[in-house]
Amino acid sequence: MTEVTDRISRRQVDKFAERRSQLATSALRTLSELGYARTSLREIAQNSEFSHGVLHYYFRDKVELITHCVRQYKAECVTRYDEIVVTATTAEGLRADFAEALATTCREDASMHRLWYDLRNQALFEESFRKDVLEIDQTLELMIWRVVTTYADLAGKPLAVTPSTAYGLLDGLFTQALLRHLAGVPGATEELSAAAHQTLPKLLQP
Amino acid sequence: MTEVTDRISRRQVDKFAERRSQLATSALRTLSELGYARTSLREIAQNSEFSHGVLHYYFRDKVELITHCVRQYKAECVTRYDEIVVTATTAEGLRADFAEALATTCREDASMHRLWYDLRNQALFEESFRKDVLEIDQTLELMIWRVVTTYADLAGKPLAVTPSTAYGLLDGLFTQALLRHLAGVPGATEELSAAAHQTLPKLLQP
DNA sequence: CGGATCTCTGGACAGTCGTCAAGACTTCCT
DNA sequence: AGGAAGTCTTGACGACTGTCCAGAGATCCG
Repeated sequence: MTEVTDRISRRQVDKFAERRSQLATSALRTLSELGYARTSLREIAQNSEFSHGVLHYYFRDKVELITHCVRQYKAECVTRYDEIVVTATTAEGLRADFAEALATTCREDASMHRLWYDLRNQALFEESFRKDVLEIDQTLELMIWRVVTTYADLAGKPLAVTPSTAYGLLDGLFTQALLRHLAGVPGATEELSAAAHQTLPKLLQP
Repeated sequence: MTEVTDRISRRQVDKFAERRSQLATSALRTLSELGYARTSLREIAQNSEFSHGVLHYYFRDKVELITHCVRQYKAECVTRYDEIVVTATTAEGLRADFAEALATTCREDASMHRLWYDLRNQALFEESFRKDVLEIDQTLELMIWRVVTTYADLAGKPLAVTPSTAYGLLDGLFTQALLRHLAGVPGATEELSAAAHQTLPKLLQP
């Protein structure tokens, strides 16, 4: 008896979660295209296969929807450069691969990243976003830290910066390149690659 | 005849420009408090001593108002660290002063800076903001470059990074510290000071 | 003073927004 | 089959948005 209802309710819960995720994906697509300020629930619904009312069936309000989107987005980011870390055999190889991967991400995932920066900025104003944003930021910092520590190990030199400094520095390069790339400045992503390539060794002790 | 009308019209033009500036100041205060997404013209007017209709007497539309605000904001930024550059006599002194000034700015001008990052982010989505944002960004890059080149001169070593890399790196540290500071993370600005202090020498050739 | 020009107010407008609820449709179990 | 539960659509609501405009008030001139 309880087994059956459990199975049912679990299936329903799964379906519920699945649809939430599906709607969040539509929302992320819309948000990355329009930005937080110009994205409405009706617009999100129009970019999905449902009507606008359904959003309030799966999400309490707009904040919960956006929050769910942010959490879902996070899952994509975490492992972005892990393969590079795992397959790296030399410091020089890792350095080149990472620099190139940054540039590629900036080129091909520009819309998603401008959304991340947009939401991170909303957290500067709206308190309700801060917890999730800081959590993602921490995850990204750890992701960069995995790259940097592996690089240091392979180079056989100790690191000269803290995790947050390493992340802040590289994130600054990325932000700048993203702006220029989206503004149509030629060579923006190549310069990002070069700058990252140039910066990595500076994080090590001389 | 023409002299008189010229004088009059010039005075009117000055008065016109003065009121524009006054309204832009109110707008900047409101924007820095609420962020771009939540700032309306009525809210701006309410934070000034005029009614909402007057905004369309002095500005064609919302975009022109915001653009004017951004330009006006720029004037404040340009010379922010110039005094430090001028009065510096040793590399170590400049390094300490600049690191401390960054932290102070982050602490005391947090609202204005989150607005800058907000508007810079809007430029990632809205093409009409890009020209002004890129122009300001260039100005900030030059400001940082003045600091960094002076530091290199005083240290007697050549620089190892491009202007845009130097700006990107330091701006990244600042952005990160701003988020943590506004989120109430204790010691965020102190860590910014330490990180900048630690980073400056890495911009020089070994 | 009186008329012209500049400045400002306050209301109206057409849209859009987030939210909600009534009801139709679907799915599932007994 | 039939009812219960879950899912989705549609239309409505009040509030808010940017924009415009008629007209009041202020200022300046001859």
